[in-house]
Amino acid sequence: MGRIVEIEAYIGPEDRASHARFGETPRNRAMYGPAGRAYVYLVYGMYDCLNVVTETVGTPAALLVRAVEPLEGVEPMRLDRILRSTRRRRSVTGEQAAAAADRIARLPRERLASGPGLVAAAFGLDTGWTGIDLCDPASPLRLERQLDDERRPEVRETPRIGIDFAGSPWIERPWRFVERAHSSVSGPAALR
DNA sequence: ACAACGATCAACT
DNA sequence: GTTGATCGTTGTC
Repeated sequence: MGRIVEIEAYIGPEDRASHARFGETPRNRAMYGPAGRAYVYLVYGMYDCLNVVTETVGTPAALLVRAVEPLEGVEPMRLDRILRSTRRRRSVTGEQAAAAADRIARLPRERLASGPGLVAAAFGLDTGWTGIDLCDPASPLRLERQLDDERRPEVRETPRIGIDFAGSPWIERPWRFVERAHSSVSGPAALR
C-alpha cells in the first residue's frame, strides 16, 4: 500500500507521445476500454509500467503512475527487490551482486517506488495485470481516495519525462503532475 | 520475415 | 554525462 505522488497524462491518439498514436493495437487495447482499468505494458524489454485508463470506451487515454510513496508492506517490497536484483544479470560477479543487494537494503523507504518501472516492480505487476478494475474495492490492485484528514497535496506541473521522440509540441506539454518537494518523486531534483 | 525502437534503471567514467 | 541490459511491438519490405 502506498500513496501516488507522481503521474503523467497521455491524452489521446493525437498525442504523439501516447501508445495510442498508431491507433488501436493488441498491446494498447485496454486504453480503448472503460475508465478505471489498468493498462500495464513492458518498456525497454525490462520494465513494466502501470497506467490507469481515464476516458470512456473508444477514447484512448491513460495516466502513467510514475512514483508511489510506500506506506505498508515495505520490507517484503525491499526483499523482493533484492531478489530481482540478484537474479538480474548473467555477467555479474558475486561481489557486484552483494554490493547491489547492500545498496537496496540501505535504500530509504520512500525511494522504493520512485519511477514507473520501480512502481510496477514494488507492487509485483506485469502485463498480465492489464484489464483489472482499479475502482473495485474487492480488487487485489485498487485505487482508494485520500483519507478525510489528509492535507490536500500541493501539485506541481512539469513536462513529461522520456518522450523526446514525440517532438514539439508534445514534449513541452506540462502533463506530468507531482506532489511538490515530495521525496518519493522520481527524476531530477529540478523537476520535483 | 526483419530491423528498429522504446512512457527505464543502474552502473560507471 | 554516458552506456549496456533486454525483448515485445510496430512499421516496413
